[in-house]
Amino acid sequence: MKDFLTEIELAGLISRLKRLSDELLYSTRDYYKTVGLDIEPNWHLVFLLLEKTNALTISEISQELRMSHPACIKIIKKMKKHDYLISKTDKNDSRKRILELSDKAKKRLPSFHRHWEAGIQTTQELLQNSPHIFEDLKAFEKEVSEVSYKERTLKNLRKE
Amino acid sequence: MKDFLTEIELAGLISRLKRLSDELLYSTRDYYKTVGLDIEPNWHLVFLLLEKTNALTISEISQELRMSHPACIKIIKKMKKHDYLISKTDKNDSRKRILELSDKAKKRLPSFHRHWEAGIQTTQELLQNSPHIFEDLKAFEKEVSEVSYKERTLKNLRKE
DNA sequence: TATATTTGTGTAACCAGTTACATATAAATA
DNA sequence: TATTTATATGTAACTGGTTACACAAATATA
Repeated sequence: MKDFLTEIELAGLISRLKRLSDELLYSTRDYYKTVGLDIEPNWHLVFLLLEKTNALTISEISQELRMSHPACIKIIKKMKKHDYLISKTDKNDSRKRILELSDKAKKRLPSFHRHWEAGIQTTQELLQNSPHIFEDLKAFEKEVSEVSYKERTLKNLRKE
Repeated sequence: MKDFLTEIELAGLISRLKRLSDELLYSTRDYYKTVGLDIEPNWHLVFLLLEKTNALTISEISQELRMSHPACIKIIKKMKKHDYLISKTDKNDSRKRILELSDKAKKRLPSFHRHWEAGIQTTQELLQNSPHIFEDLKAFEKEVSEVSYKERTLKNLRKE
């Protein structure tokens, strides 16, 4: 099957990464809708994080997930609106909002986990013929974190 | 360096893919801004496609890039606003908009190509320790295209 | 103690994609 | 030929991320 992004090789790789990750995101959302879960894909990690650590501030979540704090605020706002999170103000530092799982969240998490387990199996299936993806992705992430795409490209431009 | 998404292994892989592709996207935008190019990352593929084929309709672009047509319409609208594209209505089929590169685009493309070449070198650098990424990504894409994430996960849920 | 700096949260405006719906034209069919 | 179906484009409303800016509270420093 012809695919322009694959044809152009190196020039298309980053776009293919985006296309694939988008497709997986929308398919996950579709899945939740079909099985009747009123949660969104990007809530998953916040649930897992709070299950592990009980209480976190917005900044802490932002750091753990390596995501900007406005992105976290948006996610958390929705999760609160759906009564999955409770937020208190820290007694010692009134700037901080301490976030915890609500009773509703705790009650529903076992069900969510069954769906997430099925999703993990799916990921495993999808990667059956991609045996090096974990190492290769890790090396890729490492390179990007050491010197950004922008900095590298500025340097490469000057070399020409 | 600790990373929650890496720690949770299979459960975090898809999110890592998104995080990486987002980071590359924003860094590319930052690059364009820094070097003073008034183009956006997702215009790249449309430029390449039209350089190759001269004239295409919106549906054709949508099919070539495997992207929804509303997404293409948005990109093309902006490119037209910046005078990089000209659109005519097809004489034999008044529904179709035929898109071509403008003179401004043709004049600037050599410059754009120097930046894109530098970007390709960057991609190569970033992948220096990810020797299997092309095959593994291709296999991943193939699996997803054959049976979607959603379908697979529904099946896996029933199995449990 | 008064001032300057850092930190935590929040908002606004933007880019980037999707699905769902609408509409006009072309093509197929009764 | 009249009607149905398919195709091409367009819009609206949504999710999901970013950077840039604002402001209050905490901390460091003069």
